[in-house]
Parts: sequence; C-alpha cells; structure tokens
Amino acid sequence: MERKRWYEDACGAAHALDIVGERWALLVIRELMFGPRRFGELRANLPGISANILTQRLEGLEREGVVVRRKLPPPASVQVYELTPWGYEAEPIFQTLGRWATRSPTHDPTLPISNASLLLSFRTMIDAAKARGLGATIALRLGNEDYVARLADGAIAIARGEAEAADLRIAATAAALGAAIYGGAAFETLEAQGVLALEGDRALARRFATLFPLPEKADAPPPPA
Amino acid sequence: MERKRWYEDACGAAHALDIVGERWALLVIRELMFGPRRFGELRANLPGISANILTQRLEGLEREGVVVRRKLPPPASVQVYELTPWGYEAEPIFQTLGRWATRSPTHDPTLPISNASLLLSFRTMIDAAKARGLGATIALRLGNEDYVARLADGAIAIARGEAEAADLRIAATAAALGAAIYGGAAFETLEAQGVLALEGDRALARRFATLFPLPEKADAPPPPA
DNA sequence: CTGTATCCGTGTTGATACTG
DNA sequence: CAGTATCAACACGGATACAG
Repeated sequence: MERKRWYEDACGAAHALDIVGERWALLVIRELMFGPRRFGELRANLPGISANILTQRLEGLEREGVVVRRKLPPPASVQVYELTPWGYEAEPIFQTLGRWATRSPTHDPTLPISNASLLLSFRTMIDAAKARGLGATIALRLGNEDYVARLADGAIAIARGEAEAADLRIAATAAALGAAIYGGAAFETLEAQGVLALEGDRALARRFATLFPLPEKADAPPPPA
Repeated sequence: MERKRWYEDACGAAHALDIVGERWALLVIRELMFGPRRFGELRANLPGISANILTQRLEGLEREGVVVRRKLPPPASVQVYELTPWGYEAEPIFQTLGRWATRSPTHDPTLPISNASLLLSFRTMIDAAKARGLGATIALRLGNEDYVARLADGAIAIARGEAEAADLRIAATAAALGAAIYGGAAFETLEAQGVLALEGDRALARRFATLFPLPEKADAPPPPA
C-alpha cells in the first residue's frame, strides 16, 4: 500500500512532486481551494477523472497531510474533503504555474473552466496598480454556487457564500465570465446570449473586467531543424 | 505520436501540467536552470531516470518550446540542451513548490541533492532582511563544477563560471554545503571530514550560513479515524 | 446518492541490452 | 557518450457491481 515511485531527492520541488506530482492530484487541490467539497462535486469539476482515481488521490493527499476527510454533523451526515491549513498554503503553486503557462504558445483559453479555476485566476492575474484605490463588494453566482469577491488595497479576496449587500451582482457560467474578463467579450453581448446577468453598478462591472490583464505570449521557438 | 492524455481544461495550472506534469519533466528543467547541459550530465543528476524516458521528456519539452537542442560549434561538436527564455521563466515554480514542500511533515533533507537543487534553494530561501546591506562575491566549487554567487541588495545571483576575484571560496559536495547551510553542521567539522574546504573570509562564511532559514514544519494532521 | 472494490484494455514507465 | 529497442511491471481510465 506504499508508493513505489518517488524521486529520491532532497530538493524541495522534488518532494513536492512526490506529494502532488501524480496525475490529477494538483487539480483536486485546486477544486478544494475555496472550501470543503463532496466527492461528487470534485468529480463533476474534474472532467475525465474516474471514481477510482479520485479515491486514490484523496487517500494519498490525506496520508500526506494535505487533505482531511470530515463528516458533517447530522442531519447532513455527508462526508466532505477539506484542505488542511498547510494544504491551503499551496495556492502560490497555482499562481506561479498559471502565470507561466498562460505565456505558453499552446495555451487554449477556450477549453472548459471550473469555478475554482476562474476564481483562482482572478487572484493570480489581478493588476495591483489598476485595482488600487478601488473598494467594492461583488456577488458572483457561478452556475449554482455563490461567491463574494471583495476588492480592497489592490487585492481581491474571494470566499464562498452569499453577500447581504453588494455593489454589483454577476450571475453567469464560469465560461461566460471568463469570456468577459479574458476574452474581451462585452457584457451586453453575453447578456443578450442569456449566459450572463448583471445587477447593480454596471460601470463597476466594466472596470472589474479590466483588472486582470493576461501576460504576453512567449515567442515560439524556431522549429527543430 | 501525440499526447493522449491531457487535461481538457482552460485553467492555467492545468495547462502547465500538460506541459511539465509528466514524471521527471520538471526535474529536467531544474537541472537546466543554470545553463546548457549534455544528455549525460542530466542523467547523472537525475538519479533513477532511464535513458529512454529522458529522451522522451527532452523531445516533449522541445515540442512545447521549453527546451532547445543546440550543437556546439566545432571542435566541441557536442549536443546540449538549453532552456528557452520562457523556459528560464519557470524558476518561480521551483520556488513556490520548494517553499511549500519544505513545510511537509514527510520532507527528508538527508536524501541526495544535485548542485542545481542546492543553488536554486539558495535563491528560494534567502532571507532578504538578513542579507540586506551585505555585498560579497563567493566562488563555489561543487563537485567539479564552478559557480559564482553574488550577494547584493538582499538578493543572491548565481551563475556558472569561475570567479576571478572572490571574498570567499568554498569547495564542497552539494550534500556537505547543504549540511552546513540547512543542517547546522559547523564548517570546521565538515573540513575535518574532508568534504568541504574554505578559503578567504571565514566570518563571511559563517554569516552566509545564516541567510537561508527553513520555514517551520506544518502540523501533522490527526491520524485518520 | 456517496463512495468503494474489481476487472480489463491501453498507455506509460523503467531496467537491460544494444547500436552508431 | 548519446541515444534506441525491447520487454515486463505498473498506472490510468472506463465500466460495472456493490455497500451504506
């Protein structure tokens, strides 16, 4: 029942790969970054993973101290998986990986995207200079999940939950909101298509859409001789 | 001849894993972070990799634009692998992975370590506050390779090559220098063991050894019920 | 509904041997 | 020294069956 293949290497990065280097492991953590999740939710947001692999990854991450498995108190009594405090500290890994990979010549932003991915990308890509001086609360409804984003001090904080008072409310699919923020799609177009709805301060929405510039693509190397 | 298993996911981190998520890929990049390397050098510093896997990874990384293969001009005429400019930009990935993993309850710093790993760890772990105001040039001979480390403005720059003038010269194995910096081993002990030699400013050596504090370990989670 | 266990076809990995 | 060829062991993904 032990892992057979580690890297026998004291390098910190190599040890990180011993923990999260197996296929799907890092994406499981990504889906847990905004709070506990049930098995079925994880599966739904990780297209292509099979149930047995998800079970194995959760077991491995639990053994390594990244994930804990909790049983909610009755009457819910469902089991959920949650990151440990150290597990939550993995967020910078997604930010550096994401920032680097968006400069890849082969990155395709039109593929499906999960709520967690999109929200993590906001925290990765926010331009502190452009967001400075902007304070606002934005309620996001992505699919059937509610999140609250608070802009302050050039940074963005995001948590699950419903906002009592918000300057702006956006209801959309993750793909539609991603198209607005990263694809340059106009909110009006997306509203006309019925994939996005705004309520509240529409000028704030337009400014919000400018806060997350994508880095330039790296040059493609010369083709191999 | 294409990859069959990607993640169909627009998430930047997922795309990064499409590029560098295969076993060994990231460690190959690590070994290239300080300049071009030959096939055999890579193999020697990646204990456990087999030749065919190294070939496949280099091919894949070349396809993705991370690595280029160059033929040195005669009379050397040997082939070397080198990171592209974008490939060199992967360094923050090692830093975040390394910083996170050193807090793992299961990290074992006594395993073998390559020159590249140790030097990357210096750039990851340097404490800017402790290094501020310190300017120095240190020549490092690790095994049979020469590097120059320059401390300035609280940061450390490291490059391959021999230093004409240096305040301090350290000759050691990577393991021995790691023991001095991270394991608290005294330089005198290591010199007596014949695994390390100092020349020049010994007070600088002692101060150098304090510049790279390891983060605290994360709490081990409760054992599963 | 939430997982877990098992089987199976396929692709990936790794050790050894081998060729230029 | 730099890689290729072969083959055995393993990991993955899909399907299905099963337990609480």
